[in-house]
This record gives sequence, structure tokens and C-alpha cells, in this order.
Amino acid sequence: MKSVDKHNKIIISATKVFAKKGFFNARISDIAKEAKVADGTIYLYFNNKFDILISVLEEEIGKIIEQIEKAIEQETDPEKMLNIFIEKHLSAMKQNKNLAEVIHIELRQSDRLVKEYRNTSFKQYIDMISKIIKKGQELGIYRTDILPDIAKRAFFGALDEVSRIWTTPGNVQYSVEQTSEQIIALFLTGMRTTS
Amino acid sequence: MKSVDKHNKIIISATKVFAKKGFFNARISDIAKEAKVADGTIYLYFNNKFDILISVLEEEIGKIIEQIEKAIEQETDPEKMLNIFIEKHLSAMKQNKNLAEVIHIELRQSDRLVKEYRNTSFKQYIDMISKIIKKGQELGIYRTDILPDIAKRAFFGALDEVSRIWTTPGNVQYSVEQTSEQIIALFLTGMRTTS
Amino acid sequence: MKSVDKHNKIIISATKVFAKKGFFNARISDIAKEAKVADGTIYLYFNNKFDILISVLEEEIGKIIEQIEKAIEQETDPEKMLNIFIEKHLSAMKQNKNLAEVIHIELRQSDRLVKEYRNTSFKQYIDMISKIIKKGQELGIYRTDILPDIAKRAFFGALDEVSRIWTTPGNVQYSVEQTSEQIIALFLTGMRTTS
Amino acid sequence: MKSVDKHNKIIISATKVFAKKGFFNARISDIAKEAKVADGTIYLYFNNKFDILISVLEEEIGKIIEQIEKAIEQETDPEKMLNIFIEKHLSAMKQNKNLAEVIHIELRQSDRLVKEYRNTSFKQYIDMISKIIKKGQELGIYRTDILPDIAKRAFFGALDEVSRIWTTPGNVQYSVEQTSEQIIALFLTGMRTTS
DNA sequence: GATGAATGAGCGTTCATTCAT
DNA sequence: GATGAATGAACGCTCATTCAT
Repeated sequence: MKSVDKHNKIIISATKVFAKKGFFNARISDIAKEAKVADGTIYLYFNNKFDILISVLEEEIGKIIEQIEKAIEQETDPEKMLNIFIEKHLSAMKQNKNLAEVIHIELRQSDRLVKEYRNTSFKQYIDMISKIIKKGQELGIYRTDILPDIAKRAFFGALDEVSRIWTTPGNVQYSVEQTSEQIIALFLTGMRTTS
Repeated sequence: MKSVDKHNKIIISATKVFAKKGFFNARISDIAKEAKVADGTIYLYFNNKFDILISVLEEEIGKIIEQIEKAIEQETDPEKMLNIFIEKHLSAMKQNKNLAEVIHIELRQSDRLVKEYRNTSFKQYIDMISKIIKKGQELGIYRTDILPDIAKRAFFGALDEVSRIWTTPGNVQYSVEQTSEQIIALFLTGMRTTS
Repeated sequence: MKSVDKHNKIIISATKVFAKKGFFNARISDIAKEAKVADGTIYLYFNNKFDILISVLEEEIGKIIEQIEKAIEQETDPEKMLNIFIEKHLSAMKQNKNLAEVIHIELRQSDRLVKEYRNTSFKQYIDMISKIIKKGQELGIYRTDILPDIAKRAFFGALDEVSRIWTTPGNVQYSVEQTSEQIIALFLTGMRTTS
Repeated sequence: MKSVDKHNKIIISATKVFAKKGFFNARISDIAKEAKVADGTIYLYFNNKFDILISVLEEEIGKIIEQIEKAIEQETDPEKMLNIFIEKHLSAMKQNKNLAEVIHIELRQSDRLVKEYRNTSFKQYIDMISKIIKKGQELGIYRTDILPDIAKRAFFGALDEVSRIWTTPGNVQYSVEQTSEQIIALFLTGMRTTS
């Protein structure tokens, strides 16, 4: 019986190898070795190399989404929701540096790599942001001249690039709190009506 | 034909091909065909495939830097300098979509692709941002709790991700002005002391 | 289930799969699926993939040989014996098109596939022909300038190629009788002393 | 400039390797080594492994067809035409044993190997036979109860199988003349009206 | 006996790079 | 300088076979 364990082990190993070498320089045999399985075993769990990447993106981003959604669903204050979003995203990135690296680099080309794939979890992820902003606008907290569809991108782009500090070597290592505060200072202040 | 011309023709062609297929799926013969030269000719102007990518990044980003530097050097007001930076970056990205695509995707992995290369033009580019912010802080315009090294990344990340709207198909096509205003609204407001 | 049954089920399935895909493109898992057994089960009954092919050839050709031998053994007239041979061979081929396909194609390469194997049933099969011819020559019915060792091949080659009409699609579908008559007209007439 | 010489050298080498090992057991590297070119060079002249086989069949059978057509075109007597056909085919097979082996074995599966391919030279080849037979029937030389479409197959099958004597080891080695005479004795006699 | 997940050797094909012309 | 035919290392993927359950 194909085990869920092995599927997961391969996902984790692939994330590590993709993070280190990048998708194209990653060899199936690298992943197999890392996962301590035979090359052929990979193909019992995934259709091809692309499929592994997609699965990493979908499953691992999916987990973060789930976490954040759970953390947010109790909240009603958009301000606090965004605070949570920022904090959760940054801690996830700081904790799982392999996944962070993959998101930084491979997420960008995933659409091009697999024609049939329009990254869906990712879309869902950044749409969480625009939804919160819209809510804030309805509640009169956020300026209505902010376009949520642009702001969500600016917001995610900033978060993503900022979190690269932890994966690019030779940088001052700021804490999650410090970094969160910066993003909050910049964005949330910028969005408020009472600014 | 003068060899500078041919060098340039190859750079332009490579940018186009990298934009369309991505670095790894681009073949030297694709670039050669696009540039209307023989495969071997490429190697009279570049050491290897990586070297072409590095050259694209350095030379083309270099041009934008030069433009922005020239436009900014007259200015003394940090606020206006950032306005110019935003506007110039976004128009450059909207104008040269091939380069935009390459920056979005290939810039991220350039460090990993060529070990000896730490993208330098790019570093110079985003350091322009932190320098302006520092200046603003010195002039008392910007809040001193903003960390320029984080803010520069947030700023660039936002700009970059926002400009992807123009290269990912199926999006509402906002104008440069609209987009600029959004970034300004978010960031500049957020940074001001008098907020 | 008795193991003889399973052995047979695998032989039948293999014949079907070999016929459809050819030996090299046939996968063990195809045969297993067709036989509704697990892949590993095949190896309880056969040593390896080649062994399955050899078994198909030996056992299935063996059955035809047996049938023909039984039908002929009562006969004493070589002319009638050959008539029976022709008719039996052609009906067998028309009835079991899978086996026909395998004989047409895989029989030819069987020697090469398995070094230790010189197809023996087949040899026995076509030697039936030369024996009958020799008998006919002894009885003065057939011309003595006919070399039985060449004639047997010509005879079998003709029969085999003619029976491909039924397995190659898009051909006029002649009946066994029509086809038999043609072979008889050509060969038997050609061999007779009183021609 | 891609040379015709190299194309030919590869065809010859491939024929040799296919003859010795069979299509499926032949390695591209075997063919390359035999032709004294690099593996990759093969792909400058052929699309893929199948393409090599098809080319061997088409080009080499094509040559034989040409030879026979040229030898026959002067003739008007169907009897003599068939004599020539038999003699030319058998000498070609005896001379080029590699090609003979490929025809014996790989021709049979060529249709299955390449879906787009219905061997055309071969069709043309055996249709030469039925045309001659029809002519003979029109001239009243051959019996009209012979069906040319069946007879052509019987005729070719006999020729082909008979010529295997020269490629299967351990057989008495008959001469082309002896073998021709046997086929003539069997077939031509069998077809004549004045038999 | 039966299963099917796991193995890993093996190969067709690609493509960056070279170099004789 | 320019060409493009030739090279051959490299890798994704397949599938016959094994063996723990």
C-alpha cells in the first residue's frame, strides 16, 4: 500500500533539494537520495518532476493557508487580521526556510513550467489579503482610494521580499517581530483613513 | 557589422527568449535564431549561457539605474525622489515587458545559477531606496523607527509584484499612474512622521 | 484455484497482450492485469518475460500440432495430408487471431530473444511438411526434383503470409476455403509429377 | 553541411546492428559506435530510433525495387518477369544478409512500431507480383482461378521464408539457383493453364 | 500461494559547447 | 570574424524483477 508517510517524506525532501539547488538543477536522484528511497519509487507517488514541484507548492502553501485561516476566523477586526496574517506568514517563512526559498524562486515560474497549472493555492492565499482590505474599507477603517487588487500584490510582494532576508546569507538577522512591525508601520498606517 | 551591435542584438534576443521560455528552457539555438546569428557566434561575445543572463541583468538593469539616477540627481526632496523612483520603475517595467519578465523570475535565481555572481546592479538598485529613506529620516520627514534595510526590500518587493500585473495574462490592466498612486498612498504615507 | 488454471490464464492473457502490443511493448503488468493476477504472481509460474513468450509459442503451437497430427495420422495419401495441413493451419490462424499475430511477428525473433531456445515445436511443425513431401516422392506422386527442405519453408512461408490477411486490417476478407484452394492450386499442382 | 555520406553510413550501421540484435535490443549507442559517430550525431540525420528503422526499410527495400523494376521493364513475358523477380530477390537477400535479417523480422512489426507508417515500399514491392500475375492471366498463360491478391502473398511469403535459410545458422547452404528453381517449380508450374 | 510496493539498472534523447572550415 | 556540424555528458523515466507481508 502506498504510504502517506512516503509521500510526505518525498515532499519534504524535494522541498529541501529544490530550495538548495532550484528546480532545474535538482535531480530526481537527489530527491530520492534525500528521501532514502529508490529513484523509481518517486514515480509511484508523483507523475513527473513537475508534479513534485506543484505538490510542494500546493500542499505546503495549503498548510500555511489553513493555519492562517484558522487563526483569523475568530477575528473581526481587519487590522488585527492583517497583523495575524503578517506575523503568521513571516514566522512560517522563518521557520521553514526551505519552503521559503521555493516560494521565493520557484513559485514565480510555476505557471510557466506546467501549462495546465495556474497556481491556485497561491491565488487563494493572496486573495485573503484583498478580502480583508475590502472589509476594512466597508468598515470605514481603510481608505477607499486603495485598490484591493493592487494593494494585495504590494502587500504580498513586500512580505515576500522582506522574508528573503532570512534566506539570503550575509544579512543582519532581524526578528519576526521587528520585521512585522516594519510592514505594519508602512502598510497599515498607509491604509488607514485616520492617517 | 560592428561587434557592439551584435553584442546588443544578442542581449535583446536573449531577453526576449528568456522572457518567453525562461532561462532553463531557453536554448542557445533559440537565441541565435532570434538574433539571426549562428550558434557558435554567441560564444564570440559571451562565455556561456549563464554569462548571457548575467549580462542581460547587469546591462539592462544598469540602464534603468542610470535613467533613474539621472532623473533623481537634481532632486533634493526625498518624497519627490521616491515618487520618481516609483514612476520610472513602473514605466520601465510596463514598457519593456521582456525585461520585466526576466527580472520577475530569473533575477531571483541568478545568485544560485552563477556562484561567482552576487547581483550587483540589483544591489545598487535597491540601495538607492534605502539611501533616500535615510535622507528623509535625516531631514525629519520620515519616521526614524523605519528600518531602511527592511523598508527598501518591502518597497522593492511591492513594486516588483505590482508590476507583474502587466505580464501575467488575464488581469485588469491598470495604468502606471494608478499603480504609482497606490504605492505612494501605501508607502509614503506610512513612512511620514506627520502621518 | 488450481495452479494449472492460473498458468493457462496467464498464457492466454499473454498471447492477447503480445498480439496487441508486441513482445517488447508488452509489460508484465499488462499481462497481469489481463489475467487478473498480481504482477508477482506471474513469477510463480514463469521464470521471466521471455519464458512467457516461449511458453506461448511452445504450448499453443503444440496444441495445433497435436490437432493436425491427430487429423493426419489416419490418412495415407500425402495429397490429402497436405490438404488437411493447410486447412487446419489456416482455420487455426483465422480462429485464434491473437496467436496468429504472435506467430507472424514474435516467432521470427524468438531465436534471437532467448539464446538457449531454438524453437522446437516450430521445427517439428514444419518438418511435418517435409515428411509428407518425402512420402509423396517415395510414392511417385511428387516430383523428385523438389527439395523437401526448401519446399517445406516455401510452403510454410506461403501459408503464414497468406494468413496475415486476417490480421492486417483493411483487407478483403477471404474465407478459409478460398485461401486453402489457392495454396493447393499453387503448391500441390506444382509438386505433382503428373502435372 | 549534413553529408549524404554520413546519412548512409548510419543507415548501413543501423542495418547491421538491427540485423544482429533486433530493433529493440539495438542501442542507439551501438549504431553510433558502428558508424563511428557520436550518439548525438544520429539525431542530426534521424528524428528518433523508429525513424532509423523506417529509413532502413524504405531506402534499402527501395533500392531492391528499383533494381528489379529496371531488370523487368524490358520484359514482356510474365513468366520471365517472375523468374527475374525471384532471382533478384533471392540474390539480394543472399548478398545483403543484414538487410535480409531486418526484412525477415523487423518488417513484420514495423506497422505496429510506428503508427503513422504503413510500409509503403513493401506494399509496392509485393504489388509488383500481383501485377505480373494479372498480366499473365490476361495473356492466358496463368489460370484465372488464381486470386492475385492471395497469390502475391503466398509468393512473397515463400520467397522470404526460403531466403531465411541463409541467415539461420546450421542449415545446408543451397545456392540461389537451386532455390530459385524450387520456387519456380512450385509456383510457376502451379499457376500455368497448360499444367 | 498471492500480493504489489519497492527497487535500480538501463536507455533514448537533448543541448551547451567546440572547432574545422 | 562567422559558421553550424559534431560531440558526448547528463538525466528523466520505465519496467522486469524481487521480497516482505
